[in-house]
Amino acid sequence: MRLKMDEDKRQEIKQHIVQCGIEIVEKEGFNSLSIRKVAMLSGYTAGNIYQYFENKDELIREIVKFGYMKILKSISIDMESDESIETKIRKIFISYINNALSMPAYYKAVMLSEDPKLLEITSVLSNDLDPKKKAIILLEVLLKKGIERGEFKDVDCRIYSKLIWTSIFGLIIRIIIENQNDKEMQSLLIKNNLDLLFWGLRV
Amino acid sequence: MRLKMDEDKRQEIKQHIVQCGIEIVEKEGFNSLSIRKVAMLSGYTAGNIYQYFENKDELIREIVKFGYMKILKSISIDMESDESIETKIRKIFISYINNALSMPAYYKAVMLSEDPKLLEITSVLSNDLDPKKKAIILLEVLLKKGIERGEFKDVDCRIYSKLIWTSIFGLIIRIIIENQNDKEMQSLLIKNNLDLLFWGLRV
Amino acid sequence: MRLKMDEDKRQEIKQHIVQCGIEIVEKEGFNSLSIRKVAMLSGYTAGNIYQYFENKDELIREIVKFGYMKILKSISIDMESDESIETKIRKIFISYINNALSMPAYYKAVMLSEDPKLLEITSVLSNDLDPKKKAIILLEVLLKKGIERGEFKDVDCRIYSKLIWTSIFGLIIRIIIENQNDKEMQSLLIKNNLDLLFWGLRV
Amino acid sequence: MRLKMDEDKRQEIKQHIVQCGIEIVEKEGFNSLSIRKVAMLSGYTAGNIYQYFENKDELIREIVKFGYMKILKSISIDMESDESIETKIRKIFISYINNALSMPAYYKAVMLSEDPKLLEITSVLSNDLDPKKKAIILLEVLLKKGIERGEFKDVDCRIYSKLIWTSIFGLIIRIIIENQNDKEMQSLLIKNNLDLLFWGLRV
DNA sequence: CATGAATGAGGATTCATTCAT
DNA sequence: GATGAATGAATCCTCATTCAT
Repeated sequence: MRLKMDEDKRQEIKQHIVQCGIEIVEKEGFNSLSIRKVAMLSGYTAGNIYQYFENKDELIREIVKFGYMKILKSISIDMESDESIETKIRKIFISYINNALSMPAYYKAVMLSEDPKLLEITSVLSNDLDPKKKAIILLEVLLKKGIERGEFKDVDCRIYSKLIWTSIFGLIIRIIIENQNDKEMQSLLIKNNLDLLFWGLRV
Repeated sequence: MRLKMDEDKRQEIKQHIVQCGIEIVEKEGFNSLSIRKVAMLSGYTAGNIYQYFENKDELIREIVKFGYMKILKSISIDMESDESIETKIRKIFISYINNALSMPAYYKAVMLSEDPKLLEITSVLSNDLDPKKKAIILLEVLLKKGIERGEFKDVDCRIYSKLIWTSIFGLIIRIIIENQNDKEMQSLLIKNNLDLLFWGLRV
Repeated sequence: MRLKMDEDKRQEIKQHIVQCGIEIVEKEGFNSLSIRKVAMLSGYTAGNIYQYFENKDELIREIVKFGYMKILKSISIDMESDESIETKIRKIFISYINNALSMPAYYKAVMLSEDPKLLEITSVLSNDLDPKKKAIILLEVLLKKGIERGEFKDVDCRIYSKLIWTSIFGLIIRIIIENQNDKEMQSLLIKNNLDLLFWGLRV
Repeated sequence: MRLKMDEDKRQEIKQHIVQCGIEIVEKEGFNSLSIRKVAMLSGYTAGNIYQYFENKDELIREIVKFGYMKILKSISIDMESDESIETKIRKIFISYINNALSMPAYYKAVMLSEDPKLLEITSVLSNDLDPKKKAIILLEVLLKKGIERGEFKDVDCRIYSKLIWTSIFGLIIRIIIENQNDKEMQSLLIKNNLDLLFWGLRV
């Protein structure tokens, strides 16, 4: 029982440290994240961080993983509602995009990381159906359902879902990098991008 | 003549240093590029690099600019040929994508850099028509011509050109990051992405 | 208690480092003081110095402050004794001068530094009565008292105290710079300088 | 004849370089003077400076010497005029002080240098009557004349001239270091300092 | 579990100086 | 005479990591 408590506490502290890492990434960018800074902000000592993370790489990985989960949380959809599939997908992406743009430096860091461990989760193009990649899988499923229902043309769902994804991804990243903060322009771009993607899909 | 020779020599050395910088970027990533490493690899002293570049920023800028120019070189098109506009655009993008994928770490570095000087060249979303951004401008012009010719629907060229661009950009970046080296898969994705973009555009 | 010990230890080390700094200043002059040298001499790593001092400026400031305090310690006077004010002032300056000349490189460094933080303490000419400048204030007060008592002429104390100070300061600095080590000559100069200052002051 | 020309040219260039050194000292302070900067400003190469000066030390020495001469140039007096000696001395010092304050960083550098070569010229306290120290000698002579004429009390001229000098020196240095730029205050201090010095001297 | 001292390597940059051309 | 490339050491400072306490 005692041990359990300690383990809980431990996890709590780890999460706190990770949160501080996120804060730094958002404020100063991913490159200037250092163990010392995370330690300082979290109220611990640099040395003590090593009690919780093996090294900087692991800390970074956890920070990034945690952020990804935060973004993905937005993707949940009421499959039972009687909206069209297109509407469902649009809703998913709009909330996904908003989430991403609410933590831009972070989203960039997560989605552009080449850390293999992270890629297991974030990759879109690979064909193995790792259930961790629930986002891309969900999209594929929705496309299939849309085709079955006669809402969409009969496209290759696996390919098409990837391309929808990469297209949206490209737009988000450029908005972040070019620091395009004009909200109206953002909305316009997003709306038109979704239109463009569904244009050729509708029967 | 003598002076000319010397200046040539100087440029040669600068290029050599830049090349070494490129090598490091390709091997270890952009972040771990340091003056010391470039110096070591190029066979010079760290201090001596400053004979050729004012500071690290300038060196980086030159490294990155060099890559960008290499990529852009691919974008030239025979406006007089009697191909359809769609074919012209497809050709441009296919050669652009191939070029980008032939120097992946580079393309990543260039297109994901937030250096303001670089963004002047690489930005896509901003609305000022800087002639340096010849790529995006060319695309817009082609779209307009396609509409005039009755080949495309009457879309907002400014928006549409940006979205075509970001979509392709998103695909390229994900291919690079996920290290998707299956050439067949690459071709399939690229072809389908272009199809998708033109699907809704055709009258 | 444990903590107290640690804090003591820390202070001890800081002082040790400062002492090494002093040694270097005395030997090689203030300008060639570097973190590396201080580290070397004190037996620590350059990086470790930053455990104790935020940066070079802070280290310098502490080195200099330490010396200044040493010099100022000499300035205390028995206001209640029934000596004349002139005698009191003479005694103060004689002990001040002796102190300064016992740590010449130091005195030079302190009194010639243009560091704003230091000037807050060492400045003589400014008119704000910062209590940190206890030396110049004390002199002013003594002059006033001398005038009240009818011992001195009715001069502008604020101006006169500054001039007495700068005059003595000038002598000390020149003795140090010209390395005038003839003790007899020193005494003669000091005595005559004080005479000169009081000559016109007496009623 | 040819050689003579070249030597003249050489001296001209040396002086030009020295002038540039002075400019830097005045602008950025003595500590940040570097061969490179002097070279840059003078339009030559760093390496080429060594054609004219053996090393940095020699360059510095010449820079400082030159400045001292500039300051001393101000000290010339019409011995034949029928002003009082006191007036003559006051005039000398006022022009000396003004000169010094017109090139403060420089005056500081010159008068605080401990370079033995320089001290041969700038020292005030030593008793050997080097004719190079024309300033202090002139003051001594004037004092003597004042005593002979019955204008001054019979003081020890050698000592008294030194003390007048160091007193003025102290005031100038503190005005420079404390950056006391209030011209009115400066005048007040200078006037009072001279008053103070002559107060006890008059019969 | 937590601290903070300590290390050693590495970061960019500047400098005096030398030397072949 | 003059150039500019080259060196090598020095500058301050930051960092990841280790370890005794």
